Amino acid sequence: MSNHTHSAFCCPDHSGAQGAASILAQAEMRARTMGLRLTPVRLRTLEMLIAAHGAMGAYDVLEQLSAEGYGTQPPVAYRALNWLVEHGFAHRIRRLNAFTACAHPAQDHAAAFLICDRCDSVTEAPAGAVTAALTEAAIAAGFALDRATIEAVGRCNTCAGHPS
Amino acid sequence: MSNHTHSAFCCPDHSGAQGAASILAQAEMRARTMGLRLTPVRLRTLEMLIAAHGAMGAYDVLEQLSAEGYGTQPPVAYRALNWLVEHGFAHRIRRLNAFTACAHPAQDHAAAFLICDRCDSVTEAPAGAVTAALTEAAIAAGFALDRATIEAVGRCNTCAGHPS
DNA sequence: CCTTGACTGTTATGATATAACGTAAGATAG
DNA sequence: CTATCTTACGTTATATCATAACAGTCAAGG
Ligand SMILES: [Zn+2]
Ligand SMILES: [Zn+2]
Ligand SMILES: [Zn+2]
Ligand SMILES: [Zn+2]
Repeated sequence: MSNHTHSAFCCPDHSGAQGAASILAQAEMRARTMGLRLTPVRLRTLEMLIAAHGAMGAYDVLEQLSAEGYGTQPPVAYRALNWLVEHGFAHRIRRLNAFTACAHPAQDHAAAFLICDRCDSVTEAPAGAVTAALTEAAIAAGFALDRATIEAVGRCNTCAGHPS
Repeated sequence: MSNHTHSAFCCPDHSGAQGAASILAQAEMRARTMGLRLTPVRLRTLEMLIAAHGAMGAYDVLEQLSAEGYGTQPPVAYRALNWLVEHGFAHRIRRLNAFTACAHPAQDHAAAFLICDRCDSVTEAPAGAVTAALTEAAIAAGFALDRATIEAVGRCNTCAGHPS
């Protein structure tokens, strides 16, 4: 999974050391202010996700963690990843069975994900309006919405116009 | 998966023999007019999904198919299910790793799914407005949207107000 | 007839995810 | 400072979900 390489331009969110550092800084700040324990495994996992561009499968994460001396078994990766997702540092991309760093860990936000079907890049887009519309639809159906998964598939800016 | 039983009121879409028969009729009509081959395995699979209320996992489907004398191996179920999804007779619910019959197979439509986190019921809701908002967000990000997965998690009408 | 393509079935394997349990490190209370 | 409680980490083992690859069937069309 996510064994592709794509242009940095695919991922405005994570582009450049500066973007990555900024995301990481926001995340660490948030962990501190909220009293969340961003332990070494969790931190390394988050760093990996940020560096990855696009999404990483749990077993990709595990492989790296294992190579760095952490645990070698799936629960190690899944625990770190699930914790990051639960606390808003990462998102799960269900279509790809993968995970991606949150691009805006400082703020609470509803996110939609734009998944390129050519290069597998994943972009986090603000989804306030989308969520509002979904809430409407839910209310109309007598459904009390708690949270939602919104994943779009199509062509990213970079891949648009290419064949296949 | 989907080894629960829930009230018929959970599923307005599929409720009663009449709703189910109607969905099936619409589907058969559509298959005929579009020249799609709704073969026995596919038909049985669709009937099962319609009867199931909520979503069925591929292996649930396989078990039933197998019991009815069809193939006994996973590809049998996955092929039927994927075909139904590709041709608009069913939808895949990624959050549940499961499949559900389309409630409106007669028309092309963008759908959102309302998944109850208490009873696992799945309701198909019209998602025109949601998709419009998502398209907006995609355009703003320079992304050419092809299709989307929209899944909401919360409490269905029937389960609302219950504890746990 | 005989090819062609769509469909069904099989075996085998790959990929994703969690249950259950023991140990260690941190926080809290006495 | 220690006993205790809790959280986190690591392991083994297993469950669950999904596909690759190939063989047999059958109907349509030359
Ligand atoms: Zn985010
Ligand atoms: Zn792309
Ligand atoms: Zn539908
Ligand atoms: Zn419910």
